[in-house]
Amino acid sequence: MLERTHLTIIREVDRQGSLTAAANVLCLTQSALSHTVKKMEQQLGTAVWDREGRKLRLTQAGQYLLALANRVLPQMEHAEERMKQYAQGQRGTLRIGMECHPCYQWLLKVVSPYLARWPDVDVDVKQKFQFGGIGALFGYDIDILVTPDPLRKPGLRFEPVFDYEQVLVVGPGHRLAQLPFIPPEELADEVLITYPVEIDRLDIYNQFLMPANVMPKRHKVIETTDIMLQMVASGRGVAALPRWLVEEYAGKVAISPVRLGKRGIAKQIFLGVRETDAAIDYLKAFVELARESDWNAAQKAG
Amino acid sequence: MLERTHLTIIREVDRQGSLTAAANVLCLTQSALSHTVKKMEQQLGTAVWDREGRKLRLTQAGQYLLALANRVLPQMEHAEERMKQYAQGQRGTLRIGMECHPCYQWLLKVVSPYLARWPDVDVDVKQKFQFGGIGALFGYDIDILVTPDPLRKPGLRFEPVFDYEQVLVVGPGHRLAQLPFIPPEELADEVLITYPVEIDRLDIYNQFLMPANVMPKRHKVIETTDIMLQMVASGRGVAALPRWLVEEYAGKVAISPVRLGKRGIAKQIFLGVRETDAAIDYLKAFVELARESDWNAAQKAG
DNA sequence: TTGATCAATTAGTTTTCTTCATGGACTCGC
DNA sequence: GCGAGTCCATGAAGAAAACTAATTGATCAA
Repeated sequence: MLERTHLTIIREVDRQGSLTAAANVLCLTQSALSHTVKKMEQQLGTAVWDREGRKLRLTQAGQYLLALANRVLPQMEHAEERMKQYAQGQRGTLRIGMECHPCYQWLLKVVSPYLARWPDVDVDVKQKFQFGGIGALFGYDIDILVTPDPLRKPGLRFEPVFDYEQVLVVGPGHRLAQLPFIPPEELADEVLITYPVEIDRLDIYNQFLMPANVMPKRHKVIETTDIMLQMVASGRGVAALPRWLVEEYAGKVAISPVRLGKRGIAKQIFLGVRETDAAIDYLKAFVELARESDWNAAQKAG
Repeated sequence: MLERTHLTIIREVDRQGSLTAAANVLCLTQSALSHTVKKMEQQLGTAVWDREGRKLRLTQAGQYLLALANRVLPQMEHAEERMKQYAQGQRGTLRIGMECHPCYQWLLKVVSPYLARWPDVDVDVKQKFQFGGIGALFGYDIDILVTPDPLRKPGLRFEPVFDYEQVLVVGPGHRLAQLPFIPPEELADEVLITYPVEIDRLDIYNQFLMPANVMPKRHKVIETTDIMLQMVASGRGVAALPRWLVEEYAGKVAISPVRLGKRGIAKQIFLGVRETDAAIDYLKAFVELARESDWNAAQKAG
């Protein structure tokens, strides 16, 4: 039988590079590991490692098992965490996945009232996914996905929770600041600052520049919103961000929003959950809170 | 530590309804199970079952573990299968998932040359998915998905392998049989026969009838292609199927194809694989075989 | 060549698992 | 309401497994 221990060993040997090192990490003697490994390979009928000199290299079978370990062990580890939480009377951990940078700013505002209302639920936010947000949902790495790209697929349920307008942010006294809206061509002479994301996932490209066949003069990439806005404020370039986010920062940094195109770029944030989980109370509560939050309502009114 | 055994036990107790019955299935004594269960609950710190009288009912924690078991154990079992296959020098099993009825007919034609060319690979076809085809791909229940609905998502790769035209099938001497093409309104007086699938996944509805706001006189649902075509041949109704499929049956059953709308309904079949797997030789070979098969080429030429 | 490092092996010990035997608790039918 | 039949829990003892210590042989780098 393929046991959890076996997968743990395979993963740890891969991480550490040697049996001995793995044994130390796993709090076992090298001998114990060697025995277990031998027995495992006997039972499976296949070698898991090729012994080349004293180096170990995974066989094809071993690689398969490593992949299995990397997707199954995290689930078991998370299950153990949950059991501990159950034991303490806690409800669980809400694992939220984020697929868009500005979503993060929005999320912060929803999370704090949620934490207050659900003291026995922890919140964990993840932003990197091997197989994308959808994959993370299907793979039980997260419980809720915050994304601008929903997906009608069996097994998943997406719900819009927040509407906003994507606008151009410009510095003080910028030549575009006074316009009622900006036509795409105007950006041909500008330096565009964006988050480090593939171009075809940036709305300003695929909904604004690309259709008009315009490219900005230069394209800079910056990780954090704060730095990005300071760059904009200091006249180093322009950026595209949600209007509410710009308005929020407008007090602290000298920036102003301008509509992109005559009609503006309308966006929505969606929450996605697994259908199986849709009934879980603390999960449902999060979606509802997100949808009905006062802040959100005020946003729509304003 | 949460072990594989524990998950197996939880799953089996759930299946059998009692510890004793589960013990028999698992080739253990009732006592052994009872001990293991007790220890497990001690280690986890939570009860997994509520004891109501002598009945067991899963606690919330237990339900969580059962869900975990149901998604993790199949993967481990499949891994063991693969190890056996590796041991025998076999390559592996290609698990193909099907999301559309006529895809199945197409698949049959690709599978047989594939089996001949890859004697050390088994093929397994699945058609029911708890979380849809995409979920099955992400969840490692299948390795290849055959579908008319591709999906650009990180972690997955879709490739078109086959173009065809969806046509209306009518019986001999049917009033519509001689038309060069059929306008949607003509179907208002017809009985439409389809596979048992949600309406919004039927092309004839969402690409043909719905846009014209037409509904058929009646809608019958039939599982199998053969029976469906016999119904059509005997004048009980009309159906929408791939042209190549109709032409293939035309020798055996008295039916004929008619174009749907002036331009016809163009369809494609896609193969989807996990990006991680895209390099696996026998998997890649299947995609290539599917794409380049003589039959497919002949189809395009004709 | 030498010292260091790593995996494999043997033998002995410790821990874990399983069974057997038994008792209490619940259910069903009479 | 009483007994037969089930079902789960438990304690003790034996069987099986996993682990350790010590050692060996191989490989690698200086």
